[in-house]
Amino acid sequence: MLNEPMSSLSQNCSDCPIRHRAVCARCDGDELSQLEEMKYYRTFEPGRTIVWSGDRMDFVASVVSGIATLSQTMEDGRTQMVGLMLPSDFIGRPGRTTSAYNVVATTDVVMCCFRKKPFEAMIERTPHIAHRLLEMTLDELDAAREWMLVLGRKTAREKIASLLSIIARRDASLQLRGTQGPLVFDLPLTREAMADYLGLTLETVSRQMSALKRDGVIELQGKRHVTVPDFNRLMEEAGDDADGGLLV
Amino acid sequence: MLNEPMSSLSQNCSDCPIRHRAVCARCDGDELSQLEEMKYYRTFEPGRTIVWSGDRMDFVASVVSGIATLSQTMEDGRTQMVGLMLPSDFIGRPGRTTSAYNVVATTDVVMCCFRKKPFEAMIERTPHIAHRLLEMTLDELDAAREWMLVLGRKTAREKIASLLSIIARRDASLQLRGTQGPLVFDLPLTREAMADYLGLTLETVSRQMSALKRDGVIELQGKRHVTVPDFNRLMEEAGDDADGGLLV
DNA sequence: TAAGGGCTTTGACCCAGATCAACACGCGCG
DNA sequence: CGCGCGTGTTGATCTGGGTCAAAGCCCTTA
Repeated sequence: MLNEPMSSLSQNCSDCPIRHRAVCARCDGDELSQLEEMKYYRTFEPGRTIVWSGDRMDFVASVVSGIATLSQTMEDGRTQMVGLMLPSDFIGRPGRTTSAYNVVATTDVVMCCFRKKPFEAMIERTPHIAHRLLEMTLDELDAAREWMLVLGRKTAREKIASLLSIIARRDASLQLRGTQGPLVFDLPLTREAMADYLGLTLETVSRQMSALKRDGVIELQGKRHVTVPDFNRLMEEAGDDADGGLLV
Repeated sequence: MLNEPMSSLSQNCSDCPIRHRAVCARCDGDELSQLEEMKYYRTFEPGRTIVWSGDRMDFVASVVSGIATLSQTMEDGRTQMVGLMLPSDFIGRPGRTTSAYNVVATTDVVMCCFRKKPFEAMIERTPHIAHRLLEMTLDELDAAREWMLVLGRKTAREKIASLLSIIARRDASLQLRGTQGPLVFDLPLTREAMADYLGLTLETVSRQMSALKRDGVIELQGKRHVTVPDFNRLMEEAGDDADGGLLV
């Protein structure tokens, strides 16, 4: 089942759905065909670990579809999620041979992997790839720092609202809609994964989800399907002012 | 007092104490003299704000000496420190015109500022600067993610021990010593600044410092001067295994 | 020498969120 | 159909760290 070739994956880079946002955003036809030669696709099922922390990584990769998480674990099992990797996000660090994090698929995930050596060589001779990578890394750094505020200073309710607004905003942008009107999306994370992201226990996550539902901030159909009737209300609950975080 | 020219600052780049670790690490003589033309020095006293979040920034900069902090604040005043900027660290983001953070000097700070426009142009034509910047940004991203674990999952005692071990390790590396023998250093942060970094209150910081002292993990001469008799013990208290974090 | 102002410590009490425990809801499977 | 299991909810209780309050310790200034 794993690594099964898929017809939709045998496409070339120029048809790639994430091409304009990924590390290859500014590559021309010649550069894309160089990339074709070092790339291969891999697919993962929900729950499957893509890389273990400390493992040797002989590739770097872009998420094509689905969601993966980065997490760190202490010896006693406490774990903290440190990144949510969405389509077009880049995984792996040029110049480092082992992974510093566990990378886990939370949904079905398709990754476009590049063999590391040739990819690093290509970075050297193609400045705009290094530029794009810098740009993406700076965005991730900003996201990580914003998350530090969430982890260090927000209440449980604010943390939940922050996570929901991140996911809602992403879905809204994929649907090319504005922030007016109700947003509807499926949570790609279990309560436990949400807890690991937010530095909470899964019980607290569950309680706060119920509280937000009771207070009309969100509606739930089943466990995972969420409706946000008023996005600005959700942002207020998150402790951000209503337009915060949109300066991306 | 501010921006007073200092004799030690009129030196050229090749004498710069942070040159081999900074963004210009791989610049040759010609490139350095290009940088000379777009640079100027600024100095700040402890407590002075270097840039306010949201301010226009027409420069990027390297910390030459001293320590600055990056922090974010919520409307109600809760603040979270998101970065500790040490000598050679880079401040500012190419391609963005306003600062996303408050930057504050916690000690006397000397910064080497580069006018933004020419610096960005130089990045474009000098690939290895973009490379170095990418390398440094990736290091900061790793540090931010490690800090997410501290904020999300560690106890107050572990948080304090984590912060002390970071500062101790940095000082040890500046002193070019190993991890054996007692480490001695001065805390560059007030209890309040430590609290803002750790997502705690200053009272809790104070209590845990006292507890670590009572338990012999650290010794205190005055409020700020710290002796760590056994670095591995401190690392254990931080919840890291004894060699963790040294894979930099 | 005293007075004042940062910074820090310590104590008493409280509460948000953790912990422990029971149960509910689907859903695949024998 | 009933069983088991993964996932999620809810309740009862506990506790680490927050909050509020009072002093202590320097250091500067007069």
